[in-house]
Amino acid sequence: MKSLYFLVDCNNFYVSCERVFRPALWGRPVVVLSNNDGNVVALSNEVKEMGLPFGAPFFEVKRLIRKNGVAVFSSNYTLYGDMSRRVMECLARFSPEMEVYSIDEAFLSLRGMTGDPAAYGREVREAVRQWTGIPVTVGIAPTKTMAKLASRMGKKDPACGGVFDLTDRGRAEGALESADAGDVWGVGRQYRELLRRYGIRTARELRDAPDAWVRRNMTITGLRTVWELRGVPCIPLDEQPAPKQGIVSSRSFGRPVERLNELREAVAAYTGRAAEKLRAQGSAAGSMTVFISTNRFRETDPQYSNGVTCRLPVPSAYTPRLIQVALGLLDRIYREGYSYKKAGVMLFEIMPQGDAQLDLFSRFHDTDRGRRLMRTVDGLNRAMGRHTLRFAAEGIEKPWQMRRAFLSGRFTTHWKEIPVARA
DNA sequence: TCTGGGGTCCTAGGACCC
DNA sequence: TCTGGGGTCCTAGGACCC
Repeated sequence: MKSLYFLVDCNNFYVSCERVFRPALWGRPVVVLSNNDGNVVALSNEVKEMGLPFGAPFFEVKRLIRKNGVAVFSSNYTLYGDMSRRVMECLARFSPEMEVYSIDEAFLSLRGMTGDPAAYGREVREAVRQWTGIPVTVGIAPTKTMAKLASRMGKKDPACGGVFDLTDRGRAEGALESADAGDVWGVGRQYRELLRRYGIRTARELRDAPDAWVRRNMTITGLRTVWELRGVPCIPLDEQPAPKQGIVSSRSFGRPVERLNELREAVAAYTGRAAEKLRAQGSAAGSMTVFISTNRFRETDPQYSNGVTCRLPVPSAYTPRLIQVALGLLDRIYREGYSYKKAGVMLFEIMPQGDAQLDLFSRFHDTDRGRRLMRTVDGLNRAMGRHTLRFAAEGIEKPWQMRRAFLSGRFTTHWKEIPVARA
């Protein structure tokens, strides 16, 4: 059966999520900021046209933004996560084989389909728009890498109506010719420069590069990419992503933190979040790292950053236990006299909860009671909203919490914040 | 004053095993 | 003076993705 992939990519996803609930902003310039209102991480087309770069620190471009009447939002992951779930549910109806690739992208496999792929692509696009309000671009090609390229080209070409089909040989050739090698999925900045030095500038030149050279300079991963550009599928659809091997929870603080007590609250809160992610995939962690750092951008301030790892006596997913260990680690690396800007917790040696090797002499096994307690806590938080139940160690006031000055509502996940329409 | 937060895979080299 | 032939595991570093 001939392979055929759709890559469905939401247009300016975070911006679109905000616009769904503020329809007056369609056609107007909009940006969304990263956590802590740090950088610009999503731009509407109008803003892209102004030449504002992705990732610019907000404080540097604030004036420009204000001058041009750009609407600004803090990132609202509660909203984006839920909107993403709705988009994916809609897409799942169009193919039995789907890979949710990121919060705003999914691959559909339509191998063996009969009929016009582009027409089907338009159906997909229309359904998502109607059911969720989110505009998407559909890239269509025989390999995932080519489908990514197709959707990228589709976004640059308003005339295509959001569906870009590269199944035709001639069109594919033209697309590869016009695309920069750096636009290819799997080619980042370093490889782009390397390719440039060897005179490879376009995606077509990359496709035609000799296998041996690619293998030597870009590893087996690069060779797969090149073959995919030739139309040979090498990157299979990953329908059920493996459980994570590492889980990280870290944040910058809304303001500098100096006191150990406040750091402890933050670390406890991040540990709680990491443990939630751990349990959500049914795992336990065998080791843990805690790290803290000062603000590296304030070069004149005294700098300190440190991290420490320990192995747990027995793998665990029990929040109180993990918090206890994390705070012990924090005490070991904390130094007085610094302004801390960031802290984080990482969990490793992750395994299915039932597989953990027990220790005959340890007092720290996760008991059945403990597991039931965590299930109850997670269940309540799922049903009633995150943070409904939390651990006292996380603190109450949380003065270290991130800045989110332009936060929109939790329109789809919180009863009190459901939008009201007046007719 | 203000600068994000997650992840994955691959390779080379060294330690160690029989 | 002579010094095999496999294999695994771990780590650090480098590349990439959103």
